[in-house]
Parts: sequence; C-alpha cells; structure tokens
Amino acid sequence: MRISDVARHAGVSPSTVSYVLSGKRSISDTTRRRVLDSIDALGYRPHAGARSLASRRSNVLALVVPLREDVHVPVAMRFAVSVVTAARAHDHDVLLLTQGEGPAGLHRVAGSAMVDGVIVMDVETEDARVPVLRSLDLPSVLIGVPADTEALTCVDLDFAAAGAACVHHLADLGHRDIAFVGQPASVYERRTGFAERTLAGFEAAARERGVRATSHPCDPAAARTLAAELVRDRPDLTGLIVHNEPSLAPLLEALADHGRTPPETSVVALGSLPPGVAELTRVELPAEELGARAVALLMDRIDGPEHPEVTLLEPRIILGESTAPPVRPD
Amino acid sequence: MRISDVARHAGVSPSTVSYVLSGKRSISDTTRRRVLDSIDALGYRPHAGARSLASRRSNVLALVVPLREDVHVPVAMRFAVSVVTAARAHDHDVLLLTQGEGPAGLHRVAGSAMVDGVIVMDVETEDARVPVLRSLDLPSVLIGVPADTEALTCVDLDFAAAGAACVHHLADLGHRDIAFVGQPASVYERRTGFAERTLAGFEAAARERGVRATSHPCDPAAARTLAAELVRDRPDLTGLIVHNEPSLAPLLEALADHGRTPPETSVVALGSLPPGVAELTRVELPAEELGARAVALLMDRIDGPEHPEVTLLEPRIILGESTAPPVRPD
DNA sequence: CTGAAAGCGCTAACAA
DNA sequence: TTGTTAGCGCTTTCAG
Repeated sequence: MRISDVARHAGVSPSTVSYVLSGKRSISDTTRRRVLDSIDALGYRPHAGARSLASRRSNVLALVVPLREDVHVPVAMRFAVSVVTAARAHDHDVLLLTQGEGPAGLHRVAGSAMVDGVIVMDVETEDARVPVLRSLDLPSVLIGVPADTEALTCVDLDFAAAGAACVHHLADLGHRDIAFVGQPASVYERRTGFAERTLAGFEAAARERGVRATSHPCDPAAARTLAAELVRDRPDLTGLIVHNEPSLAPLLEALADHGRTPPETSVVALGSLPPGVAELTRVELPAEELGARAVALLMDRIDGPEHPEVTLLEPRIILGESTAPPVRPD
Repeated sequence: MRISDVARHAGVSPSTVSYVLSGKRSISDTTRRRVLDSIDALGYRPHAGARSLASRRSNVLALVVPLREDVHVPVAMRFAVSVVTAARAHDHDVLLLTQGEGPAGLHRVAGSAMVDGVIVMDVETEDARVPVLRSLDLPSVLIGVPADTEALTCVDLDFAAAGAACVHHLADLGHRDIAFVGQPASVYERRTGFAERTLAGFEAAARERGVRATSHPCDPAAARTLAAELVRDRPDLTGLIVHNEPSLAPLLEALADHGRTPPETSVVALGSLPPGVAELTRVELPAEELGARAVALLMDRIDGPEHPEVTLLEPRIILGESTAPPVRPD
C-alpha cells in the first residue's frame, strides 16, 4: 500500500496525493475529495521513514525525562503527558529519552535525524546538557531555566514570583512570622532551578515585608517531625508555605494532631497538588500549560528562524480555606 | 555525512560499510577496523529514516502508558524506565503513546511503520486494545494478562501466587483472622488484571487455610479511617495484607496511633514500595525485570516466528520485621 | 571476502 | 491546477 496505489485509485499523480496530504500547494476541491476518499477507502498511511528521508522531517520530537529519586514522579508524568498530547495536536510523536543516557542520547537522535527537536525537563541552574544542546544544531526547548540562557528557549512558571506571592498573601493577612517548607535538601544541592528560585522569591519578599521567615528543606518521611518541631520551637509562627507535594499530607496531619488545623495555622501550598486538598490556598503548577507552551515554542523553532526567549508564566494564587488572619496570643 | 562518504574515506564500497554496521556478513578484520575508524573519524551516524525505508525496520518500539487517576504513577514510571533501558540495550528507541489516543495511536504507528512492535501496560481483564492488537499484524507484548490470551504474549508477576503467599506466611505464623487492604474500588470496577488476580489468590488461600478473611478496597485518603474501623470492629484481627502503595504510610501511622505498631498487628506489603519501609515483610513488584522481559520477548517476536506465551514471574516474599506470631487475648 | 546497483516510498523541484 | 521525475541515504540482492 503505497502512495502510487492511492494515486492510481484516485486517478491522479503521486505528487498530487502528497500535496493533498501536506497542503503545500492548492488542490481543487474535487481532486482533494477524490484523493481523500481513495486514502480512506484503501486505508493508506504514509511510510514514516520514506517521508523523513525525502522531506528531512521526522515529525517526531524527543522528550528527556528526569529520573531522580528526589523528583516528584507524578509531576514529571503530568509534564510528559501534556507534551505528548500537545505534540499530537501538532502532528508529532514523542520519543522518550531518559536522563540516564545523558548526552549520548541527544547525539544519537540528532545525528540520525530521528527527531526534529528536543524538550528537556528538570533543568538545573548549571546543567550539563545545556552545552550539548548548544553544540547540536537541533531545535530545543527547556522546561526550566538555567543560569545562562544565551541562545536558549525556556519556559517555566515564574517560581520567584510564586514564592513571593505566597509571602505577600500571608503578610497582607497580617502574619509576621512564617516558615517555608521546601524540597528535599538534595534538590537544592544539585541546584535545581525551580527550587532555588522559589526560595529566593520567598526570602526577598519576606525581607521586603519585614516578616520573620525561616526555610526548611524537607523529606516526606521527616515531615511530621518537622511540623512538631516548628510547633514546639516557634510559638509565634502563624503561617506556613509548603513547596513539597508529597510532604503536604503528613504535614497537615501533624498540624492537626497539634491542634493547629488550618487556618489555625495558615498554610499555603505551592506545586502540583493531589486531589483532596482542593480547598487549600495555593499556587498551582500549570504543568499542562507549560508542556503545551514548550511544544508550541519548539514547533516555532523547527520551522522558523530561531527566537531564543525565556517565557515565565505568571503564578496565580487561588484563595482557599487554609489561610486567614493570624490568631495571636495577644 | 553519508554512508558513501565513510566508504570513500575507508576505501571500500558503501555496502561494506553497511555490512560492518549490521554484522550481516563476514568482514575481514582489517577492513572492519578501517571502516570503524573512518566512522568515528567522521562522526558518522546512519540516517534513521533511510535505514527504516530500506530495511523495513525502524528500530523503535512503542510503549503505551496508562494515564488513569487510580494508577500509582511511580509504578508506571518504573515500568516505563525499565522498558526504555532494556530497549536501548537492544538498540531500539521508545515512542511514547498515551492511553488517551486509544486504538488510533496503535493504527498510526503500525500503519506508518514507525515502530517494530508495541508494549502495552496496565492491561485489563477485558481490554479493548486486545482485539486491536490482534488485528494489527504488529508484534506486541502485554505487561499484564487479559482474560483471553489466545495468540498473545504476556508477562506479569504471578499476582494470584503473590496474594496467596502473603496468606500462607501469616497462616504459618498462626494468624486466624486477617484482612486485605486493596486498590481503590475503581481499579476493581474496571477489572484490572493484577488487582483481580491478587484478590482471588488471597481469597482462595484464605479459604484453603481456613482463615477468617475480609477484603477492603482503599483510597489513600480513606486509609486512616479504614485502619481505625478495622481496629475497632475486628478485635480478633491480627494480620493485614496491604496491596496499595500510597495507602501504606497512612495505614501504618494510623495503626501506630492505635498502639498496634507492627508486628503488634502483622503487616505484609505487596507492591512497589517506597524507600523507608524496607524493613517490612513484603512481596515486591519486580518492575525492572518485567520491563526487561517484555522487551526481550518483543525482540523475539520481531525477528522470529511468533511464540505466543504467558510468562508469570514467581513472587518472592521477603521477610521483614512487620510480621510475627499473633498476640492474642487468650 | 567485497562491489555494483536496484530499489525502499515519499517529497519537491521543474515543467506544463 | 496538475504531472513527471530526480533524488533522499540506506540495505540487500546479485555478481564476482
């Protein structure tokens, strides 16, 4: 079943069939209809290899997914799914590359023309893949922002603004003593962009508002202990910002155990939230939108001149029932 | 940079370069060396599209990942990663298909010769994709076992045996009244193979051993409540089998709150366990091995005659500190 | 053990 | 608006 079979069946030339499929030149309505009818009468599907050989386009893009212990897997999956969905909307498929393959994977898919572009997730501030990407002559988009964005296209949530927005919300309510519960320590140690920037935004805003503020890296396993310590050691603490999805549930439980069910202590959640905490005041991670944007930007780079740019999405704070003016001893 | 450039550089014909790369005919050591040297002197990489056009092999396989709310995402990710890793070891790449695309995705990648085979995860007892797969003339392997395995190649953990092994372990220790904490109810409703079979294995073994046994679908959000109910309503209950990863932590905490820290109540965990519960008695899900097996079987089907077969891996129970002979009132 | 050459199925000039 | 045709870069007969 080849293009020439379709052409014969429709009584046109192979190139006409090709043009009907690609839309790269105008075709009379009658011809188009005849061709399309033949295509689905015969169940024709173009051979992807032949197409990529002739057109120098594979209609596939590569997605590099992170694989670390400390990345929150459901978030990674949300990104991956949104990238696949968006890619399909642009008539592309997605090849899965794992972090583990490192630069070799990028060289392979680029060198053999398997993909038209790459999307890289979980970018670190000093990311070893960035120089590889620059050397590769393959369109790419990063989800995340490294230190040096020269000649790079990046999309991300404006995490600094997100961290700050949480502080401002609490400060506006009158809180004067707050704490930031962050990602596991290893995430900061490897200088993951989003974690660093959130913390920086938190600290800057707290300084600006004159709020007493501390920050605490946190593991899910240590969440209950941390909550207990905060309640014990920080009697004036009235607000908590939690930037750690899997620790959220144990933290809330521990607070409840100490009689500090929100908004007794105010809690703002930041990140990709599980169902069942919908009522919290929060800044959500727009993973679907980020994935879709990344794909859209990549498509622009694939068939257009390069527009290096950094896109930061504005955070939206959603008011829930977990924050309120502080309840103070005085 | 094409194969003819390499050929010229090495002073041989293009076909010789091709044969050096594919190993499909014998080449003298000197020639081989010269060719390989030229290849990496020039940094040559074969064009994937050209190769797939000429050889009718894409060296890519498709992986259909589940996307449901009720699948435990980290488990799905473990499978995906192990499939990618194993595929790479067989010189294949992996194209990501989402459940959402349904049969259309399978038709597309098969019809356009994008992939040499498919691996399908999260198979249901009556799975709509199975007839599609049968009609497709594309080698496939299922991770999971549907009701009708005619002409299918499947791999899975022997979940029935796993459920039974947990019962036998507790019965051997002397427990006479146990409960099974299962997956969310929706997982049984859509008749997911592994969940059904585990429960069936549990029930059969309990009957065989004459142990009083009940089973309880469970959501992570309801885990604490369930634990409290079991403690309250089942005074003679001494053993628990937990087949629900995300509910494990809240269950254990709730047991502890009621003074029933294992092995005060014996607990056997079944599934993909998070780090930090390593000391539990458990049957682990060998996701890496299953992924690798699936790929190996697929490779066999791709370049060999069909060998439909169902491979069930033996469960291994790992003895930890969460089980002990029952502490009874008598 | 090695070469020559005929495609694989499609796209995109070029021509009409 | 449509057709003709020369490749795209590789694999694999067929010949030697």
